[in-house]
Amino acid sequence: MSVAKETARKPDAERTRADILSVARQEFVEHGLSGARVDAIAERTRTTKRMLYYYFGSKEGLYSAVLEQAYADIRTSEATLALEDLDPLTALRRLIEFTFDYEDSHPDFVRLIAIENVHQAQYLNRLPTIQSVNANVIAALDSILARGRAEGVFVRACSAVDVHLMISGLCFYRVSNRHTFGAIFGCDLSAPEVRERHKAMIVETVVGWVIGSAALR
Amino acid sequence: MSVAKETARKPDAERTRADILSVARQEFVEHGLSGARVDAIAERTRTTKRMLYYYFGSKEGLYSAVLEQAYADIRTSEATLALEDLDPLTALRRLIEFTFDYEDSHPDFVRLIAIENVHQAQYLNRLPTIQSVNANVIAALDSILARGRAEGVFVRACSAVDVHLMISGLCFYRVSNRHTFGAIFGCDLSAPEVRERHKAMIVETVVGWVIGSAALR
DNA sequence: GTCTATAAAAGGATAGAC
DNA sequence: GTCTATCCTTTTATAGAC
Repeated sequence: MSVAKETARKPDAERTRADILSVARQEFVEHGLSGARVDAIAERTRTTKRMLYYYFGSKEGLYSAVLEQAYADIRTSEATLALEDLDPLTALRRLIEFTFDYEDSHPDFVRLIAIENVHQAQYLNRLPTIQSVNANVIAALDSILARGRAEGVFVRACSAVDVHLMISGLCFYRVSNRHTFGAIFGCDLSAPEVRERHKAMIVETVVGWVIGSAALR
Repeated sequence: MSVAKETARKPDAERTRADILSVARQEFVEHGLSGARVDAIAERTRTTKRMLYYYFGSKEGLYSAVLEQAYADIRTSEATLALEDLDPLTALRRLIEFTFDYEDSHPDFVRLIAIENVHQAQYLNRLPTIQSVNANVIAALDSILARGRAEGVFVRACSAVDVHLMISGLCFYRVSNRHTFGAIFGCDLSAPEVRERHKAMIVETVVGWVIGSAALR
């Protein structure tokens, strides 16, 4: 019986932590760092405010943990891509589609990054592991571009970081700014039919640029 | 003497309002809506906190006024473009360059829009004039696209709103997300040489897509 | 590890004189 | 229209029992 108790209790610490993180993420995403209320977070967890401070030290500590996990999550997803096995053009398309789908289906992630930018990335900059996290994306993209150029499929001379900037910009903006864009132009960027059209549009735009058709120059 | 006093005093109300708005804009941009402090704003104006409430009613009222003026400012700038006098290709290029330059040189505007999106555009939606403001951009772009297609310069079938989305996405993101992007990839998106390269890149990307070279299909 | 109660400070808003 | 002083609520954070 005591064994059952032990095994039942052990993972509780980790589960409590995960529970707090999940609720905190919602609150931060909805109200921003300053707008988020510690009491509101505590109320919606299984535990109390005291525990929240016990685990994370401060509101900022909790926010940083949320931020760190958000990046860990996207890294995990990206790891499932097997781009090396594909020809360059298909690999590029797949990478763009992945970015589009991930940001479209994780608006919370997008909003969190937007919030962190309001704070000039000061919390992200204090996370020690953050640079290595996203090095993989650039390395993968760099490899695709190199192979594509070697095969003569891609003509454009461009850096992986610049291509990534374009992909991110196009995919991120329509999620991050859908509220003001919708308010101003009276359209709903989250509608399914719009999503598919934009997905195709973004893929074609970026691929077209990287290919660098002679007709454009 | 009383006349001098009168004439010196008359514009003060307007100047005080403008002074408060300017300081408030800085504070909101720097700390977000919830993070901004009314006391901090009042301290940096020529006047007092009481006046701030006298003119704008509440913190939210002040924020809304800041938002409204930001859109009024960009509308004023856009009005100086004479796109109708140019051939479609040149007009499109000029519109893209304008958007790029405006957002690059007005990071405060970009951050304010990002903040408003965190709040799901709820304050923007309450501004009655906001829809008409940006109708002009779409109308101008629509005209360019129609003329381009009539002349056979543009082949791509696409809506003005979609093209605007692409332009905005590319121009906005590199300003709004420069902090997290820089933190993750160790680069400075605000550097002058990077700016010029990206400007050319964005123009060519969008123009290339709108032209819709047969080689891509 | 967890709960109740509370300290300590900040911040939005206003009263009331001039 | 403008200033000083201040109210009152909210909010972060912690003390101390169990």
